[in-house]
Amino acid sequence: MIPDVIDNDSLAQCMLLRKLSPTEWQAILSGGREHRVLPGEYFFHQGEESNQLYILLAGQVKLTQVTEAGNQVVIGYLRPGDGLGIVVALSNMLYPLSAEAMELCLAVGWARDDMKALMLHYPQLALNSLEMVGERFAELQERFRDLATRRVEQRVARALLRLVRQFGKRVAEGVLIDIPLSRQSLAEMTGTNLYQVSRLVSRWEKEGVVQSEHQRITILKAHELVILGEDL
Amino acid sequence: MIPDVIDNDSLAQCMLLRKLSPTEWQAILSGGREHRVLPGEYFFHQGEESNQLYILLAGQVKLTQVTEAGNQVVIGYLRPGDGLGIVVALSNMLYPLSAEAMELCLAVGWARDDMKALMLHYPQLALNSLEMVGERFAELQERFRDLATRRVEQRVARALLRLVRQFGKRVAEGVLIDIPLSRQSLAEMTGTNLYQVSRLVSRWEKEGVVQSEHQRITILKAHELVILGEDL
DNA sequence: CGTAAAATTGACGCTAATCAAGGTCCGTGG
DNA sequence: CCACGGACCTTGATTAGCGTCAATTTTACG
Repeated sequence: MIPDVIDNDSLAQCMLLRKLSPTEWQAILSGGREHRVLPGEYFFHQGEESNQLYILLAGQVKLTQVTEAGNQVVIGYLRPGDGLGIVVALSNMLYPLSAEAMELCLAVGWARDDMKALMLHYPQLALNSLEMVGERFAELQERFRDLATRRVEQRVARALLRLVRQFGKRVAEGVLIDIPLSRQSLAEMTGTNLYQVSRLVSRWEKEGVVQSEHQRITILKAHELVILGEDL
Repeated sequence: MIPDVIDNDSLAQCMLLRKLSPTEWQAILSGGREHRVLPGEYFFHQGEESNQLYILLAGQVKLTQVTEAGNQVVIGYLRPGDGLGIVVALSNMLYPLSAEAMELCLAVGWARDDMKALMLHYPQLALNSLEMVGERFAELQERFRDLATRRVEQRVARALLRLVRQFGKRVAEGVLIDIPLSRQSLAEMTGTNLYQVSRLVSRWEKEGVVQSEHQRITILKAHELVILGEDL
C-alpha cells in the first residue's frame, strides 16, 4: 500500500498517470512498492540487470555513465515526476547508466513484468510512457547535435540554460540553478574537462553574466548566455 | 487495404507487430495507409508538425538534422522493420529531424490519432513501440558518450563498426557496408569533417584494415577497427 | 565527353586537452 | 572552536588534436 506521503496533488502532475482516474491510480500504484533512497545511494548501477522501473516522487537524481576508459559522462538530472529506467526495463536490457540520489528520494518502483501487465491492462499507461520517453529522446538528440557541431563555450552556455529550465529558481539577482553543480559535472555534461569549464565560468563571472559560489551557479543575464550559445 | 507486396514474412519479423496474431496485424494495418517514397524524397522534414508515423517495410532511410548554423548531423539510418517518427508523433512534437529515402521505400503510415486509438485497443502495440524506442535510445546514448569522451579516430572506427552491424553484408574480402556512404556523411555521424574522415580512411586502406571505392566501404579486418575504437 | 559531386592531400592556425602548482571551501574529529 | 584532510576550484604554460582553406584528382552520370 502506498503511504499518505504520496498525496494526490503530486500524483496529478505526474505524466505517467495522466488521463487516468484516481481510482486507476490506486490500482496502478498498489502494483508497485515504495522506495526510499538516501543521498549518495543508487537506484541502480550501470551494467546491472534491469528488472525494476521507478517514478520519482521526491528528491533529485543524477544519471551517469562510465566509459571503459574510466571517463564519466553525466546524462542528466531527474526531478519529481520523472521516470527512471522505464524504457530500459521494458526492453530487457542492462541498465546503461547509474542513477544516484542527490538527496533523500522517494519513488514508486515496479517489477518489469508487473508493469508490463499493468500496461496491458491500462494501455494509457503505455502511451504516457511513450510520451515521457519522447521528451527525453528529443533532449538527448539536441545534446548530441550540440556535441557534434558546437564548440565548448557554446555547449557549456547551452547546458546552463537547460539546467535553468529544469532547476531554475528565481532569486533576487537572477535565476539560481537549484542543484549542487560542480565544474566537474558540468564538464561531464558537455564533453569537456573541468579546466575549460572553470575558465569559462570565471570569465562569465567577470563579465557579470553569471555568479557562482561553491557548487552553485546563478544566471544573472540569461539573454547573454543565449547569444554565447548560438555562436556569433 | 494493404497490398500483397506486404507478405506475412516481412511482417512477422517486424518488432512493432510481435506477440500479435496475424488477424490482429490485419486490423492494425488496415488502420494505416501504404506509402511509396522515391529515392531522394522525404517522409517528412525537420520542423514540420508530426501527425504521421510509419513502419518501414522496404528500402533504406537516412535521418538528418540541420543546426541553426547550417551544419548537418546524421542521426542514423533505418532498415525495413524500423519505425519512423513513432515517439515524436505520439508526443505531439514537431519532427526533430528529416527522413530521406535513399532508395525506393515502401512503408505503412498511420495518422497520430488513429495509432493512439489502435494502441489503446491493442496495448501490445504500445509495449512493442516502447521496446523499439528503447533500442534506439540506447544507441543514441552510446553515440553521445562516444562524442563526449573519444577522439575522432575512435569515433569513426566505432561508427564503421555500428554500420557493419546494421548494414554489413559478407563478401569475399570481408564485410561490405551496404549503403551509399560518403566521407561527408560519415563525418556528420561522428561530429567531424570530411577531411579528417578522408585521411583516416586513406590511412586504414594503406594499412589493409578497410577497402574503399566511391561511396562504399568494405571492412577487411574488423578486429583491428575494434582495437582502434577502444583507444590503446 | 563534359560537368558536378566526391575524395585526396598538404599547410596553417586555432581550439581545447593536459599538466603543474597553488588556493579555497567544507565537514569531521580532536 | 580550531586544525586538518579531502574535495573543489583557479590559473598559467605547453602541446596535441582538430578544423579550415586551398589546390588537385578521381568518379559518376547525363
